[in-house]
Amino acid sequence: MEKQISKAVISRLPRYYRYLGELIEDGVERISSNELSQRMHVTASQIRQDLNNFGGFGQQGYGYNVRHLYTEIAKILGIDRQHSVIIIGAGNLGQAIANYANFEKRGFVIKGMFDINPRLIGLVVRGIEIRGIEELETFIKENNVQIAALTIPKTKAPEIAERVIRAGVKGIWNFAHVDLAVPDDVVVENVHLSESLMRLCYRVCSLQDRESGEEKDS
Amino acid sequence: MEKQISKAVISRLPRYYRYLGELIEDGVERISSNELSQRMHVTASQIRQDLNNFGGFGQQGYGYNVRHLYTEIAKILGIDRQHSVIIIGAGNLGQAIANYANFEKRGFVIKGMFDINPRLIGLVVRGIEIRGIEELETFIKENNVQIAALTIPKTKAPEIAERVIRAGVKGIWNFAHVDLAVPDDVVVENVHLSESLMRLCYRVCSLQDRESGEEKDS
DNA sequence: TAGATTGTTAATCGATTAACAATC
DNA sequence: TAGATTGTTAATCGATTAACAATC
Repeated sequence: MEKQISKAVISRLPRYYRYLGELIEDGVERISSNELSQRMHVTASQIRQDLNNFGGFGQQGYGYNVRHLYTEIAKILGIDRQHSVIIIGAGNLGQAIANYANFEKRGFVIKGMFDINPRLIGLVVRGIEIRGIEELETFIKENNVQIAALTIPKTKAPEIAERVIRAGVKGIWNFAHVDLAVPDDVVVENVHLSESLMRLCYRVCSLQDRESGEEKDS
Repeated sequence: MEKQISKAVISRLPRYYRYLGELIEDGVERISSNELSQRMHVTASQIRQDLNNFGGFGQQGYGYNVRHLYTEIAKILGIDRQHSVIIIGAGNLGQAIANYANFEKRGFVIKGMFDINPRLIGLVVRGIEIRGIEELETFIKENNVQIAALTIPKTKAPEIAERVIRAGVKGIWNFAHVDLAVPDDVVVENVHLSESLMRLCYRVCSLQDRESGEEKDS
């Protein structure tokens, strides 16, 4: 009966991981929550609270060993293991993901790409062949694929999601602008770019409104 | 002295907007917070609270007029106006964004693309010419560019961010895996894909751990 | 008018921050 | 040992949910 870790904590872990990776590159061996908090612009309290959800990685009077904390967070996130990934939709976005080398470093192995466009099928991107969508189920089973990135139009996404789930995929990285309904033993992580751009737009606009408002006031 | 709208509320608005757009397509004229809450899997209370941050868009006993609410949210988000956007980095990710037609529908006009790769310069993507990075400042000023998408490596991002900000850009859509430091009158919206994938990984892994744990228990 | 549903206040819940005893 | 810094409890803050009077 482990206590449930809050979503807010999880979403901060990759950022800690990134900063720790940079510290390792800089040759830093140990760091206190206070020093890290200043670099990351968060409170030291939050860092300690977050990390203590998973156990005591630090040492009183010393701080945290950077390299140790780095590997521990990797374990927590599950990126110490290998994960088989496929990309469905071999357009620009799919190819952008395929080309992103760092994913492999984090244990994500892109096993295959799929598309319905006959002109793309057979092409090889970064050593990965683009296959026809009809091979999907067989490929997932044969390669024990756990994660599928969906870089396809929203009209196609629900049907494809159902197919990959039935074939055994447990995680869907969804770039389509639609909310997918999935069973309890499957997770969806959405990347809704248009929503992200709208949020940016709101903040840009409210900033400008505020400034022009202040001018009027003075 | 307007009350500050919380970030959580803002981040939900684009999703409301998406659902309302779909309701319009389906020809739905009015909707109650209760009905919408069921479709969106949120509480009706939250919908009403969120919307009331911006004013009373509904009517007791009736609900909300879908089309009216849709246009009101567009106004709040600022997507009723036009915004000039440039994309810096014309690789797959930059091209994926340039090719995404829906952005234009929301008032985002992609004015230009930039890259340092001489083989890309001069190419035309979706009617947009790829220019050399040396034209950046002049182009931003001449076209009154407000938003810049950074689809470039993290090593280049801070320097480019500084340049676009100095030239007058007010919003940065940052796809580089680095945190940008910007002045108070500039906003950054981060899209850190690798962090998103790690979050997915965590959830896939913890799901599997839980299941194998349960097996042991029984 | 009666029924429906909002707008809004109050209650609850969860997340963040502060504080400090424990301990390296 | 003294100083530093964690791990953890308590206090605060903010966000979500529940409830209901107002009103269409």
